[in-house]
Amino acid sequence: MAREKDENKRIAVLQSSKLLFSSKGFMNTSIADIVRETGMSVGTIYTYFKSKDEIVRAIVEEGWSSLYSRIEAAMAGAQSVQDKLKLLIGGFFPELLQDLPLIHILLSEAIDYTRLEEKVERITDLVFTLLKSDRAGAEGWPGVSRQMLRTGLIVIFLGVLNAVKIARRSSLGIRSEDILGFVEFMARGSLGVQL
Amino acid sequence: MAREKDENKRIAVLQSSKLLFSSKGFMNTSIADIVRETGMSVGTIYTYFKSKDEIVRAIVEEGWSSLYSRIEAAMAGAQSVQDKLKLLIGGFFPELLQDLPLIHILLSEAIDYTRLEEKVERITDLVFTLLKSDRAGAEGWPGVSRQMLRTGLIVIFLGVLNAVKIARRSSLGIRSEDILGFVEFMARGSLGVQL
Amino acid sequence: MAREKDENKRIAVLQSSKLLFSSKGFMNTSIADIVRETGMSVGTIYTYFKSKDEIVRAIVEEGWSSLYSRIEAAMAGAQSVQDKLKLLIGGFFPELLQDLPLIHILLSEAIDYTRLEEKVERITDLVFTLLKSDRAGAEGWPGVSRQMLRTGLIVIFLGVLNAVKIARRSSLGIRSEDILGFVEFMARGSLGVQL
Amino acid sequence: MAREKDENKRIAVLQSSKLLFSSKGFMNTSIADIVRETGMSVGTIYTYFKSKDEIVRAIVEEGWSSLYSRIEAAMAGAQSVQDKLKLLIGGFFPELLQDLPLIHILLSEAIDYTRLEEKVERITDLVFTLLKSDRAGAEGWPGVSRQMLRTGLIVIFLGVLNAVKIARRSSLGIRSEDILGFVEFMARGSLGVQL
DNA sequence: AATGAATGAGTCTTCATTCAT
DNA sequence: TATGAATGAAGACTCATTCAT
Repeated sequence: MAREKDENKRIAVLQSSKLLFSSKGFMNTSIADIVRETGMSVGTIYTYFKSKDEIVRAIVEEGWSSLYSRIEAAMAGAQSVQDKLKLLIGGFFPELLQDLPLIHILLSEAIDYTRLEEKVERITDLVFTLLKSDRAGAEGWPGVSRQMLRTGLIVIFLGVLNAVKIARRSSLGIRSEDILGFVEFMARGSLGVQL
Repeated sequence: MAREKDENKRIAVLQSSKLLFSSKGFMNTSIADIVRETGMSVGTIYTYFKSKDEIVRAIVEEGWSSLYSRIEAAMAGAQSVQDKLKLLIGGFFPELLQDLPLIHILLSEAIDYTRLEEKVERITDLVFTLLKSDRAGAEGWPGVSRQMLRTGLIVIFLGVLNAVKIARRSSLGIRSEDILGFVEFMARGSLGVQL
Repeated sequence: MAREKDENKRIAVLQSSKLLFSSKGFMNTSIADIVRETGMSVGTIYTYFKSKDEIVRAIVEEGWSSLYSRIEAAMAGAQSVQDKLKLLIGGFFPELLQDLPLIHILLSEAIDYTRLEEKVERITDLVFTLLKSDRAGAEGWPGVSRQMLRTGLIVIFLGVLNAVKIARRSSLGIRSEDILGFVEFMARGSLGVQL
Repeated sequence: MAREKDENKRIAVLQSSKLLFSSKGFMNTSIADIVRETGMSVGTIYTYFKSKDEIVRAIVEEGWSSLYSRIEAAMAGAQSVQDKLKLLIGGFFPELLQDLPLIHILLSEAIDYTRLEEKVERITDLVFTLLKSDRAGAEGWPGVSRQMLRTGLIVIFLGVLNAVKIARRSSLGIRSEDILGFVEFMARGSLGVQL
């Protein structure tokens, strides 16, 4: 009856659903599955969420913004652009990569409720801005237009997510360290950014 | 004799389904949709395909292998490793990127019938092998293990596909040229490969 | 709390289905028929039964065991073997013969869900045992092996069921009294058992 | 094109269908099954039979009447009523029991096309008539009305068929010899007929 | 607020039959 | 006559959502 109790239920639904959606897929997860997993009744689930769609949306939106606001807070304390970039690569990314279920859902077919584009734009914009100010006043990178760089960041970001997603299925061992290592290698070699 | 099985019909089913699957998703496309789109009867669809799954599988497998065998043929005629790499980046990739519906399906939740991992492994293996022989006898790339390189190629490949997939939805203009341009920029800057 | 699962509905489904199955046959009865007959919705039927098979199984199993346990209870109170036999012939049989729909289903093609063999074996075993103890220590019946007697009981039992089943269709009037009368006549004449 | 060739095809369809119907049941056998089994085309099957129903009907009708006319011919040559009865029990019955597939179909759910009642009536009438003339002018059997006797014969006949049908499924060994042996035992003991 | 039975549109698939070749 | 592709009604079952209790 108290608000706290309610909030706990909401979170429980979110957690169970997240796991289910990420492992079986959104469409292959039924409300009945969530009921089974949470131990709640159908009705209860519908008092916390208007629909199944609503649940994915909440998982993604809340998962993402929690991650995002944490990194923003951390970056606010950073002095140099370099430090900020380091925080991103060393903080945000690894944390995101940790959250496999979120990644799965983000890339899933339920993309309509997921608005991946928005997230991609926001995060790559951030990196883009940082990179630009790192080279403020300077020449940028020869042969690379702004648009191309921006696009490149999107490629890398999505590539990382997708590689992590696929890692489990692939027989070739894809490891997070290698993924991040490669990103750093690229950043250094191509953009001259030391992370 | 009776009417012969009509290859054109098979292809029509494949084409309609491809468009439907790629725009609405595999699970959100019903056989009824395909019936409507092709103008055929349910029964006819089932004389050409054993099941709905079978249809995606055919779309992906045939789409991919046609692409792949074309590039193999082209590469067979190439002399140097450099040329082969160029063919890949300048031939296979752009062609693949053209086939948006295929990319959508490849990355979709119907991944079980799609075996994306296999395709990723095969194509990145190819690139990996080429890169290695480009540096045959030499030192490779300092600070980059083989595994990391391999993983990196996967990241790039998947990133490219996903960026293309998202392009339509994103308001920021993602263009194929930029994507490829960036890949080349990376290849040059980080791997020292001129494409 | 929500509405409770309503035993009456379960029974209503069972009753309607029993009639439908027995008159049109199991395979020729569709869930839609049951829906029409019960006035319930498809979904409701499926909240009470997992599948169509489940429905026949329940009809047969519950119908049979109710019959069987009633006769067992009655026979428990009987003193002599003679009395027990009389109860069987005069109690169980007539009651079973009353339940035409059950007989129809029991003999129907849905035999896989029906396990008629089991029922036949059980009931004929019972009779067999009674007959044996009726003649305990004595010579049995000359020229009739145990196996033959057992088989004979099966023949009679199945014959009775089938005759009842066919009665409705046959223009020659087959009446239950005659069927039972004949069985008694046989029992007396061939086995020397007075019923 | 010659008539002979056609008749062979007709028979082939009948034979294959008989086996299929008897083992899988009428409803569970598809025209496609028959096509597979006969090696003919759907169209061809439909030039010999107007419908699936038609096929069962032909199987039953032709199977039965061939059996029946053979026994009639044999009985025509018999002198005494006794001999005729012996021919029935020793000739017709065993032959019928041999034809398991026919029995299965006769008792199957496709009973609508099968007209089992007719066959039952005809054969039991025959036996009834013979029994009557065996006792012509005499007292018949005390305590057994004509109707009851007639009904009894039906019971026995159907019981025999059904027992044979069930034999395969039952774990208790039901053997044809025992079935026939029991019938003779009954005939002797209850009706005083020596077979 | 919590419950879970009720609902019925929608899913994929099968199959007897027809008919163009 | 033979063939088998074409047809589409019908089948069993699922599941997000509602609503009586």
